[in-house]
Amino acid sequence: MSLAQSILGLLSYEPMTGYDMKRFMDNSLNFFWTAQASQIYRELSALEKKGLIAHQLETAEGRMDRKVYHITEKGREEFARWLHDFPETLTPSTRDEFSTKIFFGSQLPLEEIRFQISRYIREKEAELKAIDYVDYVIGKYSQRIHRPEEVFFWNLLSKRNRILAKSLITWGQECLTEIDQQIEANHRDP
Amino acid sequence: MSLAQSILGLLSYEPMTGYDMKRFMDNSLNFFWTAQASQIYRELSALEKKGLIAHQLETAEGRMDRKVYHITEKGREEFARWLHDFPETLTPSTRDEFSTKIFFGSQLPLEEIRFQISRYIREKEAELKAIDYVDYVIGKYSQRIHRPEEVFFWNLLSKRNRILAKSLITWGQECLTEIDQQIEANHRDP
DNA sequence: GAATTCATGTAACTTGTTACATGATTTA
DNA sequence: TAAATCATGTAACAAGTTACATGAATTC
Repeated sequence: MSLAQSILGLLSYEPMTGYDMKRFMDNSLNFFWTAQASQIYRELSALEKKGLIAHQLETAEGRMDRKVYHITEKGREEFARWLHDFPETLTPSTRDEFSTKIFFGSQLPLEEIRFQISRYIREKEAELKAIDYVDYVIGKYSQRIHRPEEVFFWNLLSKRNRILAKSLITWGQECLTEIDQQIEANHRDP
Repeated sequence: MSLAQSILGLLSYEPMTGYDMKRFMDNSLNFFWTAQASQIYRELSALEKKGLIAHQLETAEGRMDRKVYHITEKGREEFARWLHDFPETLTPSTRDEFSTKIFFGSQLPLEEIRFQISRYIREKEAELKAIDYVDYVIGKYSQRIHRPEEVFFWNLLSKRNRILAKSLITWGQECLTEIDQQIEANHRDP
């Protein structure tokens, strides 16, 4: 129960459509919250039923109808309540298929693992570039349309994503070194 | 669909009960895969129905009956298939309530966020100690009962957890510094 | 003319969480 | 004697994924 809260949070900035939310999440919130479009629409219906949000139909010539959602007073209260209530354990539970496979790596050829870890490094490098781009967009445009307090926290999270990606690249490189040593050792002593 | 695979993986080491699996996951796999006991038992039934695992009832005087599960040939094949098939995107989707709350931090008092981030740092420090302990256990006992190839990969993941925890501590401390500057600035210029 | 973006959603299914229940043995 | 550990599960619910459907407008 937290996609609901993310939606309320986005609507606390400004009214938007489900589609807008999906895009917003995909290139910012995305780093720590993901949702399928279908899930968003379902949640929007649920939130509207509870009276936490409402929508206005926007019809324009030569365009599809858009349901522009906005947050209600009740919604703001609910969001504030949730926001103030931090969980006891701040580390979320993880489900990481990649790491699980590495965990059972002894049942795979070392070369295969080497290959997957180098893929992992490349993925993290791409992530760094994506973070650069988000920062660029925030710095260039959002400063004008968003309040500096918001930008302050977005930057903190941006730093977090950056440090995590960098650390994982370093880790991956260390893994490659160790794996290469292992492969060499296997060659000498089969 | 991956708790099923983690269970098969654990059973590829040795036969065990659902209870054993829960404990094993809680202090190793736990860092990248979590499961409730109830979920494990449900999955065990499902896997048995599919013929991927089977169990033997172990009755002992003065103890409860244990269902000792073991993997079948079919189960081994299924596990190997899954293990070789890495996902295209290696980064799992995240659901991080803490980060989401920081994202909307502009709607909270800075002092509250400061407090939560220091809690976060303490949590990560505790995590580091937990990793130390796992390493100690692996180094002291598991070398004898587990094959060195397995220990090799467990150590790689241990390094990963360690570097992540350390990075997040560093990040948290940087946040505190910036927040303190912000608080001070607000004092000067209210 | 084909692919992509905008925009909405339903249905079926799979996973994950929470609460509850039971009962023996072992340790503090 | 109370709490913790061992050991198993069921039921109800909440959340997430996948596949499918529709259709207009825009860009290549």
